[in-house]
Amino acid sequence: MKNAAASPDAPAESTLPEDASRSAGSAAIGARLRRLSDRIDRDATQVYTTLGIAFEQRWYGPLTHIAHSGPLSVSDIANRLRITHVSVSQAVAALESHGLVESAPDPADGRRRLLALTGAGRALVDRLTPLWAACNTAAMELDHAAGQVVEALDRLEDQLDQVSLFDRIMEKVAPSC
Amino acid sequence: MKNAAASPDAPAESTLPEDASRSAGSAAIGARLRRLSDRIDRDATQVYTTLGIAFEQRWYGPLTHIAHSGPLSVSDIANRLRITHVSVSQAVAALESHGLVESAPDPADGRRRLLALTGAGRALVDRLTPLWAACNTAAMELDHAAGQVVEALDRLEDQLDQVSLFDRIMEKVAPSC
DNA sequence: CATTAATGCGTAGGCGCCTACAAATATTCT
DNA sequence: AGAATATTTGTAGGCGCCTACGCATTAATG
Repeated sequence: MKNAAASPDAPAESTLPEDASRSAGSAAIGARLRRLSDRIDRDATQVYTTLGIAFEQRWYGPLTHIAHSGPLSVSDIANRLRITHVSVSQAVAALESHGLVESAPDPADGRRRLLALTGAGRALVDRLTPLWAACNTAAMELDHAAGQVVEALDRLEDQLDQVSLFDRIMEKVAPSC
Repeated sequence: MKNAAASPDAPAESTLPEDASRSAGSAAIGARLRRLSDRIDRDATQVYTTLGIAFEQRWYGPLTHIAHSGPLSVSDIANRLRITHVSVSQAVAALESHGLVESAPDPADGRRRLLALTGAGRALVDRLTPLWAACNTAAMELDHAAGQVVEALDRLEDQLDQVSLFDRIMEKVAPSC
């Protein structure tokens, strides 16, 4: 799977200021986070395709929230997941077109669309719940084996909430430019 | 910047099996890594736009490698960065169209294109080198403040190289399906 | 050598997320 | 009430990466 993972292919041709794929540079750290997230998303997707289940990774957040927290609007879900309403809107459109979710205008607020599971949606959630549990267990064991990566991500997020990377960089670059 | 970061908006309506934006679930961990990488990429991009420099984040890897390791082919760079040749090809096409890089067919192998900096490319690299240093310093200080996140990512990557997340999940799900 | 395989590269299109913008409905303020 | 403002949702298009595929060139076979 994937392009490399553990290819025995050491660069080491010249004295680069960094190891390219493994360094703490700001460009590199972003790229590493992205690679890792792609890798995880891809493996999760592969689980569904291997089991022959028509399910997309990005449906998980909206679908589980609708399943657990009754009718929700697009922006409700977006706030809970901390992603934009646009992403939710698109995921929900897919869920609706697959007959897993249906919507009705909120009687109390004509702008809102209240989303709820259909019978098929409920059935799919029930069917996938044990699989999701397996995924979560595997992920938590992986996290433990890797030494609490998630906690490290929490700390990183907290740090960035306090002072953004932009501010951190501009502080250092201000004198020279 | 961004959609949320630290919005005072606690879900907590029902007993969800997870905190949605902060959990170790496999779907969630992928999403969190992605959010974080987006956030970092975005801040880095904003640095360039704020300073009025025409530079895109994805150029960094190819450009610095070409700058430091003489003429390289597309796949050389891809191997070093551990991304696909397609990404490199696209980035390099942009670099060429901006006059920062030029290519010549490899005399020893007609399939390969050897990429080198133009004068403008060299000038840009020289101009951006102190900025990149600032970025790297900021990133390393951030990493330190957050308690060695990069080391945690290293460990995560190592664990995944040993046993993929796919295998970890399928192990757990095999009995029930 | 003449095939067959392998390699290097590029194009098309997808993924999950994003910003920018526009339309509809609610709310707030004279 | 009427106008200005805020909120909810959707569409268009971008970002950085990816897979699938086709084409050209080189290397490995019988």
